[in-house]
Amino acid sequence: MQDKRTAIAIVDDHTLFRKGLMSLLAESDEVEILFDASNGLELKKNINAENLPEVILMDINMPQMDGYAATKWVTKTYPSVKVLALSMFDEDKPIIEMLKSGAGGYLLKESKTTELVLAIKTIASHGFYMNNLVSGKLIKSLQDPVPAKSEISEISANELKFLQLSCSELTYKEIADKMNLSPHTIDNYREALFHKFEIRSRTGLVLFAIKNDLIKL
Amino acid sequence: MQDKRTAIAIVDDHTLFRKGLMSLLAESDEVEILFDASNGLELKKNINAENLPEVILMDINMPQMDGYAATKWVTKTYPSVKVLALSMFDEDKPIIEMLKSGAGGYLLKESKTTELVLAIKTIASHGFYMNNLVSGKLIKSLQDPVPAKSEISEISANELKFLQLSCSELTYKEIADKMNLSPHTIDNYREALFHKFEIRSRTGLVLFAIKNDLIKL
DNA sequence: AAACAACAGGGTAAAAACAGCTTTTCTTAA
DNA sequence: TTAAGAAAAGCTGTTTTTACCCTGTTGTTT
Repeated sequence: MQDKRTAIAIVDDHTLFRKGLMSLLAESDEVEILFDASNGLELKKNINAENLPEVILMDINMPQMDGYAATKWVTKTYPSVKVLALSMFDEDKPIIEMLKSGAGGYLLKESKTTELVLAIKTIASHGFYMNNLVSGKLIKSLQDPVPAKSEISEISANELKFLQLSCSELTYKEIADKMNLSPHTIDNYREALFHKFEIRSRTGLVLFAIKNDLIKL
Repeated sequence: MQDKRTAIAIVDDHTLFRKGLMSLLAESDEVEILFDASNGLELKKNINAENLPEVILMDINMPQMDGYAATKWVTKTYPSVKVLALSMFDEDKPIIEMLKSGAGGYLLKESKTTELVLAIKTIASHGFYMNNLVSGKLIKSLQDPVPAKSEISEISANELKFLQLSCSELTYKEIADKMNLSPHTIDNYREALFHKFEIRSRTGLVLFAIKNDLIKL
């Protein structure tokens, strides 16, 4: 396992983190950093089929092209490249989403250096890195067979706009004015959303929008 | 300015970031890292009056004792120590809060290494480091003379419970039942909150609770 | 005794929730 | 090209909930 360094790339929008990690890993003789990028788009530009990294350390929240999209793209375009997600969040959603997107492992930024190096080596040789975080969420996602919950994508453009305007102290009548629509049409949107997402009140509408990140506070 | 290295400490709960930053700054001959800590509590343990850092790089979100509390404590206990806030967020609230807590500057984690070193040197010699982020927010906070907004602490225990229950699809009548009170009493709470915080609808109540972190999603 | 806060009541008008039905507009497939 | 169907927009109602007003009781503080 010690015959050569593992070639990696780092994708993270926080320059200080990225450069810090590069400096840290440069000290190790286990890995070799080919390049770094501040988001998925930059990764697409910098990655080179002639000199592919074995493992990419991938952040999730990034401008322009985030970790989910970047992981999907890279695992599809270069199937030999493994992705190790590196994030601050230990919540279910990002972990499961990153694994679904094609990541072979998930590590928290609060991990120790030794664990990071171990994860890189493991993922390079076996294709995945299993830790408590990942195995726990995997089991959970198996037990919880994706509630078949109505998808947010089932919302039309107008319904979305209505939903966003509902998260204010405007009355439905005022919302109708703002959207240049009849109050009755607004009422149709309201009912459609109520049925689709099992909501019974305007308060429920607001809560739904917030939980699904459909509005910004 | 080159007669000696600037002594610093790093406080951040993400080990990989912290260690990475240490490795990065170790390459520079401008700074010397005395110690690091993963949160405010650890900082309190590790800091030593005999060998104080000149500048502390301080994260905001940390377990046990966050950046606000840690900055307040350290600037009060050791007035000679300067704090440079280091965060991912470029929003108003954390910036202004950290400056109020005693930080002499605020830098984003997406900054470049050179800017970090410059900020450390500047804050060590002048006590503060001014960049567009900081100056802009400072001006804004001056123009916006803290809206004299009614304090959240003016909420009674029952009003708070009512407010939290309002963030659901329960009707006021059902909330009254849950709290073993008359619907009229609930109506009094509602009116009191409406007047105190200039709210005109139940939706406003929900939005207020969320913005002020009075409920957990 | 006055002032205050918490609780409780009646009444009213507006807004929200719910139901059922018609018209317009846009696909799409015969 | 048009007939059929679906989706979006619109309308008429009714009931329930919310928002707002003012009054009154009780118990505590000053």
